[in-house]
Amino acid sequence: MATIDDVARTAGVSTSTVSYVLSGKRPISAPTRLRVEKAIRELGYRPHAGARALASSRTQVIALMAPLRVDVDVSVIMQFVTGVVTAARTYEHDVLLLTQDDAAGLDRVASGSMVDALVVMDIEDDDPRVPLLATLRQPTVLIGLPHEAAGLSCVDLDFEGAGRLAVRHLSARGHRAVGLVGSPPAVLERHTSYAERILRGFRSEAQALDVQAGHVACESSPSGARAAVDSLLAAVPDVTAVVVHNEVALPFVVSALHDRGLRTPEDVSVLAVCPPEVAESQPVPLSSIDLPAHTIGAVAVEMVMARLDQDHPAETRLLTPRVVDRGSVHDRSAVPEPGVSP
Amino acid sequence: MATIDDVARTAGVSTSTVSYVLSGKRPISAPTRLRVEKAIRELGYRPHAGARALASSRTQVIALMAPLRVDVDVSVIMQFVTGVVTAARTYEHDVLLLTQDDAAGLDRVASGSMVDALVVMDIEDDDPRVPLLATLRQPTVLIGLPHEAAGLSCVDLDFEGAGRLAVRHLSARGHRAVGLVGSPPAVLERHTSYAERILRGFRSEAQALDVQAGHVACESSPSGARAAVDSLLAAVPDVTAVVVHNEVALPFVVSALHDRGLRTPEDVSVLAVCPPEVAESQPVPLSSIDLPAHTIGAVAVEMVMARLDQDHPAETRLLTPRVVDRGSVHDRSAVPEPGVSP
DNA sequence: CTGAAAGCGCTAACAC
DNA sequence: GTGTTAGCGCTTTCAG
Repeated sequence: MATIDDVARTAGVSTSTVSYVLSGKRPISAPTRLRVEKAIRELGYRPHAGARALASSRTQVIALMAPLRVDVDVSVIMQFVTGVVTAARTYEHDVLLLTQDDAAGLDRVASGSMVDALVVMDIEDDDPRVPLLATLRQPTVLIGLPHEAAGLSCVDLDFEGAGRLAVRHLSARGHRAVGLVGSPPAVLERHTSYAERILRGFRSEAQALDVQAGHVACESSPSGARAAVDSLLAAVPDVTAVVVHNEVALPFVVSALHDRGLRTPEDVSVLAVCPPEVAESQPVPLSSIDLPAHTIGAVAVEMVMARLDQDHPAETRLLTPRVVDRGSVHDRSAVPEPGVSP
Repeated sequence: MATIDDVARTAGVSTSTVSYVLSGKRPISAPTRLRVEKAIRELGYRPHAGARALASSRTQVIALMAPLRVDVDVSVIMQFVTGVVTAARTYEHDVLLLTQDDAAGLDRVASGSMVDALVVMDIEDDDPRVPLLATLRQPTVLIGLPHEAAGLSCVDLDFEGAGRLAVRHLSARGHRAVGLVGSPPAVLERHTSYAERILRGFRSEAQALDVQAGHVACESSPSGARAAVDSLLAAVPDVTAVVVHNEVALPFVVSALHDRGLRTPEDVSVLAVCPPEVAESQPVPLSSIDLPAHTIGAVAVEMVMARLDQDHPAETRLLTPRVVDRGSVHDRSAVPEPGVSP
């Protein structure tokens, strides 16, 4: 492998000159720049990442911890991941992927100076990784919202707002009894923040608008979906709309409703909370509150880069939810009294 | 951050001694080892990855290129990815994730000495990345089977064997007319090797066993699945079993069959080719030829590490396919003549 | 069993 | 606008 000295020699300049044409950190005359670039091309020169990291304290790598928990839809995780990777490349960074959910991995890559910054997914309300992250010298952004962010940046969809928006959207279309089919019990038990936040928003807005609201957890499986539907129908017999925040169970919830003789959207409306791709690719496309996973990943990178390059202060960014109509929410407001469907 | 010299100083030894207790590359007396370890603990010392890479030419990182192509089921990709990441940790390595499918990314991380080795997924028959990879000084293993491996290691499920096994399995159970619902046209068009290999095995075994065989490509969508089922039924009206090698379309193929009045498995048997998790989590579990994606990822890492540590020669490993019965293949061999179902 | 010291390849003062 | 050079923090001969 050619080194920077080889390049300098064949270009007839000093090593620093080569370094500076590479970094652009000082002006170089056109002729020398050209000679250097030619030498680089001829020798197929690539700076040695380790040497560069050692000298500059910059690795051009960020860590991404993407725990592949059961019950969390992998396609959603993948969206976050690609969002992060794509955005990172934009900032000349690569991504080191950690899939095991432990503080040790974060500590290893950060303390060992393998990365310039960290992005951590699937944050729980009281997440054991947060205190560690707060001690690192590299900036971190959390995807999710812990109870105590300890000075770290956070980014996520505003799930509480999404819960409210869902109820408001349905209420405005004449629905007076709505259900939320949510995350699996395991997700709730570990107090993953989004599950609790959407529920809070859902309930508070239902109360405010005097809408009857039921919530059921839902295992991410066909049988789990059937059970959830049954228990929701038992709890809220008059339910006319159901919000589903569970990508894996989503298709099964819809088919479970059908199996019980409830058509979508004539008998019961369905509003999903999921990435647009998921809502579109259902057997019948579903209206949804989009979870812009790819975007969130990209924003996480932007935030972390802003902290690195301009030591921008920490902040929390909650993306505003919006409803995308794909026809699975029925407008009942034309029907004055809940009556017999045609 | 504490450096190795800090550790040496507080332990009262030389830097090389610290280095050697860390690497274990030469014997250290118990007392000094203990003193050094204590110092390391007290200072919270972590070797600087860049410095180590510079001095040792080892980064303890491997690159994984996992192109997230449309039409390829993300959950399967994720299985490969976690297989690779988990196995890599076993060898004290981390994983740098590349998601964009280009030779440039591979060249960047390899020529820049960011990684010790590379694992490349989703190899096409005539893959443009292969010639580049062959020139790198880092060992590479391909997940998939290109036409010309150029001296690189390869690992994959034996898809040709899987195609044969599928036909043999169905034939042994009395099926004389079988279909293969395969990858999307786009996958076939880019000559992704597994799609062609399974088809070759499927056809050759059908011919050998005198079984009528039809093949249709299948877009990864509900409508694509319906279209594929229709065209298969048109081509092979008497079909009694269908092999599905398309994780995304799988549930829709099954429901399309049902919509056409064909029950599983009484009227038409279904044999999937997919990871066990996918086959199990269908609305009704499906018998399958397991695609051990996690294992393949892990084997890829083992192979690449063997080349690194023991410069083991390149080789190609094809994992033997096997059928896992989950009840979706009907045994017709008891029925002497194809007759009316009860 | 342990130490001294020469790099590894690059960046960034500091000179001119 | 360009060159010289002192590190960055580690590994690994070479000595003892």
